[in-house]
Amino acid sequence: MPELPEVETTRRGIAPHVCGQTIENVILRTDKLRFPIPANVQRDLRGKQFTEVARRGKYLLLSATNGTAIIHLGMSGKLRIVNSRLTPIKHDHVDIVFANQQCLRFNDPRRFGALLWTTDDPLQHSLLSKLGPEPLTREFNGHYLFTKSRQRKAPVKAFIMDSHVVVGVGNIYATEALFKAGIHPKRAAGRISEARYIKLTKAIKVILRAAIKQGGTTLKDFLNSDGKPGYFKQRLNVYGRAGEPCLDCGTTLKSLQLGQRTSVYCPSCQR
DNA sequence: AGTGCGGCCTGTCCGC
DNA sequence: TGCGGACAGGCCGCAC
Repeated sequence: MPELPEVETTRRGIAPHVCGQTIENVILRTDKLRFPIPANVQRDLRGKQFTEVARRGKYLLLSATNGTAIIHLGMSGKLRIVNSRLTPIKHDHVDIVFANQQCLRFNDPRRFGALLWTTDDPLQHSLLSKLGPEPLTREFNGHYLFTKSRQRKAPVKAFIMDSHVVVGVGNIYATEALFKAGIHPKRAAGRISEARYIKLTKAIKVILRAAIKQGGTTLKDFLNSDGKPGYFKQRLNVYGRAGEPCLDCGTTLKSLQLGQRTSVYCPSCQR
């Protein structure tokens, strides 16, 4: 489940291998991802080079001279650098083949991912233009969340998972950050003090940074073909631990449903 | 405008 | 052992 740290790890992993390589071909084995893959990606990318791999939220932006490929990994998407002659396995939907015979291979079993193509400024694309700030910038701070949340009745967990509020905070990190900040996931966003939002934004940053650092240790895996991600093994305090004791106080962790999301929390530490 | 939910998918796990 | 069903999850798009 790629969250922001995995997307950032992917970005760092693929960038050196795709930038400056001439694109020989684009192979689409299916176009049925979250959105249909536009057919003109093939024609437009052939013969071009990517100059940069950037990230906005969980979107990867692969810029060529004539446009930008926008990739989202969805739930189960993976990008790997493999030799283009390596036989594709199940759910290898797209290859971007380079002249040096390496290729960027997109595998996505659940097909919640996306590959789009725009010739305009990608940040103006309708999927990206209304996104909230990046969580690891100074712009994202307690004051921002406090101001933004006034009058909001939605649970704070839904609020911080809303990409129009802040990008890149998925279920795992929202769950962990709320635990670290001692805030109950169901508390109305508009009824949380600025002091607590300061604590929460700090928790989000600490957790995301730690996860990115962990991802960074296994970038070499991007050249392997065995599909083992290997990163992202940091200790989770609450996520997936419902029914087990809180590591801080020993109280049995509970879980509740918010929207379609499972939230695990400590009923004693989180208020 | 804010809120909440349906739907897209398939692999994994559980119970019968 | 085989099978059905529940579940997981990001996020768009719609309805209220």
